[in-house]
Amino acid sequence: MRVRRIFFGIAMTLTIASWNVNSIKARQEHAAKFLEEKKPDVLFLQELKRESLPELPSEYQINFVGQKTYNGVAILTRGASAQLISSQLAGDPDDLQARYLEIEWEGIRLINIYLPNGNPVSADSDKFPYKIKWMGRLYNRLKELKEGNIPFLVGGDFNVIPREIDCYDPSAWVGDALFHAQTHKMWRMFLNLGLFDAFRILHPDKRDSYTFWDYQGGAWPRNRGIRIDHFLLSPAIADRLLSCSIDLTPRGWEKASDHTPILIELSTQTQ
DNA sequence: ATGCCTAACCCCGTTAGA
Repeated sequence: MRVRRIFFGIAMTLTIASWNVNSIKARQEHAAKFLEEKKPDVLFLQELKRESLPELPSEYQINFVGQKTYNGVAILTRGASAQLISSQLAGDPDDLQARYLEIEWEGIRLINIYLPNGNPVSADSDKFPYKIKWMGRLYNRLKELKEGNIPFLVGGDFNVIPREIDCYDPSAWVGDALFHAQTHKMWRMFLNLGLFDAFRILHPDKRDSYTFWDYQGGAWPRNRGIRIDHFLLSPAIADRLLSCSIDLTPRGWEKASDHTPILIELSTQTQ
């Protein structure tokens, strides 16, 4: 059992969760149920697929950027202290896809991303070049924050399978945009900046831990999944990491999203 | 093997997801 520092009888822990819900309209009840059961301090949502949000529990402040049919990300934070920094990733004013949200909350810069999938990887599609350019733009932004000594974390659906142990069958993913050599190079650049994959800090060699399972072919009951939803932490935040877990329960709910939530716990700054 | 799901939009088949 982990000993938590106690101050005035209150466990000084922040819980931050991230979940690609694959349409907030279809998953409104699931999102509300998750919030009620886990009571996170912060929830990142991706793939909302709407221009506006349905009703969600009122104790959360909501920052949201959306569009019709595709993409869409939101950050729900307890209280009313969140400050919007940006709802667009710098580096391409013509890119209007709703995939990026950056806020300041409780002394931490919180960045929620829905990173482009990138498939198909083929000469006649712009999707993979768009993904790699998007990752380069994200790198530039994270580098700025790092050099500014701003404590931050970036979480969400990265559409990156970092290593062989992060998928059920590596041979099936060779050449795919989620497992491509160029995608891996960009991922390594994030790490080389001095950022840490929260899950791998605490579970460096753990296998069979996934956040996404295809709807097809019985992938979920067979645990044929991939780990593509992540939290990357700047050093000061990594020092505060207490736990990182994948909540498998919502993937088993009726009419589930194909992703399930990932959660981290941080000790509070006063420790 | 782009397919044996799922969601959105609205064309009730096509596009996208991963």
